[in-house]
Amino acid sequence: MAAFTSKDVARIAGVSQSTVSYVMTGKRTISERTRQRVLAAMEQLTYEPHAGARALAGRRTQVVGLVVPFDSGSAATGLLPFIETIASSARANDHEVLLVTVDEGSAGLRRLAGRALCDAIIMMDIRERDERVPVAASLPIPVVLVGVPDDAAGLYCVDLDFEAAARIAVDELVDTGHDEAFVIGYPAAVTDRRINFVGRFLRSVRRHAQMRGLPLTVFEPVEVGRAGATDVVEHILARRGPGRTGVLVPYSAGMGPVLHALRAREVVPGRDISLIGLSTDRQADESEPPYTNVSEEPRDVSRRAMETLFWLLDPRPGVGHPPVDLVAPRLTRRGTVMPAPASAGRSI
Amino acid sequence: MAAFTSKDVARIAGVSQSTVSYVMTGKRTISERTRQRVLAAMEQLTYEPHAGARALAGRRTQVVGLVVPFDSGSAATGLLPFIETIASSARANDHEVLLVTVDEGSAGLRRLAGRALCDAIIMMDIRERDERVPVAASLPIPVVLVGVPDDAAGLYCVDLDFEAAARIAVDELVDTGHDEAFVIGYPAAVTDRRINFVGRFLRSVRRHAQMRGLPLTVFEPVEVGRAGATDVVEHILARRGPGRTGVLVPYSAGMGPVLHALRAREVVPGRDISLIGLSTDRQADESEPPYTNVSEEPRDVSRRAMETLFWLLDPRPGVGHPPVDLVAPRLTRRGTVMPAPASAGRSI
DNA sequence: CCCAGTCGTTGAAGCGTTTCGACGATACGC
DNA sequence: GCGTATCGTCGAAACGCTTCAACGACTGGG
Repeated sequence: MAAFTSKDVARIAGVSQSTVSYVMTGKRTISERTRQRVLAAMEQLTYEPHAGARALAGRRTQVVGLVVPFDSGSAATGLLPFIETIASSARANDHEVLLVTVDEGSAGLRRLAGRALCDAIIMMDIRERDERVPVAASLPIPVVLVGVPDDAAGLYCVDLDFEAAARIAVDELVDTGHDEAFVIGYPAAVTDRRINFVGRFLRSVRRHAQMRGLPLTVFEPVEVGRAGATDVVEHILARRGPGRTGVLVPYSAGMGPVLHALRAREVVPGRDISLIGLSTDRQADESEPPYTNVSEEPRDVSRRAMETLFWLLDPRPGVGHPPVDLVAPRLTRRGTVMPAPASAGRSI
Repeated sequence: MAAFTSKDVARIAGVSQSTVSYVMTGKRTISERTRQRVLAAMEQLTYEPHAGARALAGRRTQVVGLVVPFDSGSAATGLLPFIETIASSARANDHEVLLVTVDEGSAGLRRLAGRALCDAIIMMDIRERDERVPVAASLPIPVVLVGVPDDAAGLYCVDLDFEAAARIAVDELVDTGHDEAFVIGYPAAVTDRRINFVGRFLRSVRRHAQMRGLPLTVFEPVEVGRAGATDVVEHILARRGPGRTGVLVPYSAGMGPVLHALRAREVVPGRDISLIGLSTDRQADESEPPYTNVSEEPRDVSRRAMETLFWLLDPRPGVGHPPVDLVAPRLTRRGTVMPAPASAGRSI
């Protein structure tokens, strides 16, 4: 257990240290015979190369930096699938994951790059105008954004296609013959920070509702939790017209309180009112009752982000990557949207 | 941005490289005048020391390895507070956090230590008999366990005091005059893996209920989710006696479905039946309705684990640490336990 | 049969820190 | 005024790896 070096391996295998190195990296051809001898020696000593020495000599750390938001109670719930997918993708590519929190801001980025702690960075929780983005763009290592800022400064971005999500939700309501829709806006904690997707979703939902002739009201900001949800639900019930009303809840944390407020007033989703959430399928499915949702796809988004990242680290000629890579959401019906009245078919 | 070295700093400050190093580490006295010159030079170049070189020469990586469970859908929800607290504690002590997933098993541990990727390890998701524990104990770097295995092999452990949690819950039921209690056991996914705290909680709850003369039934394993919760709630309602019945739900994911199943049967917690959960205060508070809980304390547990870890890295003579450090849970009443009948005072 | 080209391997020079031993200078006790 | 500490600084030797230039041993073309 006394920490062997590649020199020890070399001695045991009866080769030079450089040969050991070439066996490990595969950067030069080595005869099969020698290779096996070296591998056997490594096995015998349970040799592990010293990461620091490697980083120093080879200018590769085999580490990816991951910048995650913690403070924001809002997005926090959905964070784990991202982290998990990124971690496993990193391991699959023989890389480690170094965790940095968003609240370190640009300083964290500079540290990661300056100290040569990692070869590339995945950054989450992007704001519309994010001071970190220009800093990230100026770093000597690749940075991939999970989110789309107003100005990406040439960086690659991956995210859910929130504009498509908005369209899909509006289409579903229009196609099932709804007369008006309400959107439960994001909590102040989120809108204040101008998280990038908020604007994308809300703008798109407004534009598309107008295009399809669906009267739309957006409540914003709305505090999650009992009181806020109750307030907004009461408002909606009071102000809605006599026709068919749809409600969009564009973040998972909001759905529970809304469902509860409706239940307390004996308004049944799917019968008296329609409800579409924006959340992972799992959350929609495990809710009581399950709700019709447009899917967030944290795993797909992270997977693609990592693909882009590894491609940047080792660009292969054939494949190219789009600078902004958007993952398409899907609608899954779980019965909280009132079906189209028998008389009217699908519109248009 | 062209990556400066300590040699550059030395040149600009007009001192030797070793002096720069001593300024950074403080391992030797340096005159204030020189110190300032060096700091100014570092500032001017926005110098950052190369982590790999540092690790190589100094045998300190300034990184802590964090082994977290992801696969287990069960514990996963409560994971973020742990990670968050550990990350911020690491930063406060000028360390980075390297993420490794539990499913890498012992291999992950060996890699962390063998490659000198970190100076110490925090390991979560400990099983009663955990193959990783002896491996961890044999590593040349300190390992702190979050959880208490049957045999800790001399390693330091930090965790919630689940035995106390069980006692507190039982006491509350007995003191409010309950005649019997049911425990919703853990899902098979958890019990199968023999997560360390399951046994500790269940054994303690049985022992203490017996000691205080409270008839107790444990359902186990119980699948979380609608069907499982509905089944078990029906069983309880069918089998309970005519007296006052209490139900213990020892993990947060189970509470939602149980509450729903009760609501569907118009059984009101705190009036018709009593309910105590084991969860963070936040979860108990944000539930609908909020429920009386015995608190899990992920932040306290992580904080203490990190204190122990840094103490192991840099033992100071005065302070000592207990090998098994248990955080005391607290009971918070939120109205889901029926109050003691007016006639009977607190028992005993 | 000779020369150019490959293939497999080596020795040595870094990579950017830390740290050890040494050394001049200043302070102190007597 | 002399030896002895203490203080502040320096030069050089690690630390364990990668990589470059070089070299002998083959191979094949002419």
